[in-house]
Amino acid sequence: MRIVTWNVNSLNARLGRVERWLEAFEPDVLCLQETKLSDDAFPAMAFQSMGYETLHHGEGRWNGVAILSRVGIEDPIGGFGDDVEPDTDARIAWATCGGVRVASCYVPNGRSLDDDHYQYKLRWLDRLAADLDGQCDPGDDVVVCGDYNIAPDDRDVWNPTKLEGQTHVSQAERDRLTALEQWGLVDVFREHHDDDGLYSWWDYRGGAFHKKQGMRIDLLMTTRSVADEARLVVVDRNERKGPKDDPPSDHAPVVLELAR
DNA sequence: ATGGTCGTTTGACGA
Repeated sequence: MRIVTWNVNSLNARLGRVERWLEAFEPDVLCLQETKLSDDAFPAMAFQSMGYETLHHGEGRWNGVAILSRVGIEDPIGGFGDDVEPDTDARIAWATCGGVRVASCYVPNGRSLDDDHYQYKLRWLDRLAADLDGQCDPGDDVVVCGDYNIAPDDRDVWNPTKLEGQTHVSQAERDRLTALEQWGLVDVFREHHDDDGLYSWWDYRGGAFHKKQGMRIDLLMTTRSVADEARLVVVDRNERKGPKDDPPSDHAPVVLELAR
């Protein structure tokens, strides 16, 4: 079973690439972030014809998350599953796919540490932890994946010194990630790779990809039972390449293959 | 060299 997370930075702009990628890699579950579509505009038929059921939660111009599954979609939720007032942004969707409770998350960017958006990011992560605890047990098969906009440690950024005092690497954000780990989630990519320099996102500007200047901010956080079944966890960095007339997302897909 | 590019859009703004 293959479960994948990919921030596509507009599904309209990326649909051809996503379809070709699905053909080539045949994931069972594909979690998308930043579709930038309303639910009406989501191309459900295109994916259905390839054998995928879909769940999309979007608002239009910004954000938007989706789950594509060829192993079923049960108990779908667009947004948080708690009964608190709806989030202002479309940043999370839940579904059970082939017995695994899956969340596709687009964590707020934060912009800068003195920005209100950073406080929203921290609150959002607290709400994610509470929502997870409300729906799931650490003994369940759970994958909370997506664009976390957090680099878990200094191995996950190309220049830790340069990024000091910025969002994505601050202690408060990393503490939120630690809280998820204390609940029972595992950064499954890190269980399989110790090296630094293994990124999932590279800025479009300044040739960052070719200079190997990126961050690992797209994470598959799984419960122990799922992590123990992991055969392979890889970033498909080839997908970050491409010509100007068929441009890549600034994020690459992160693939988890389970022995089931 | 202190910017640099995309995608939303047609003027900035977000990442």
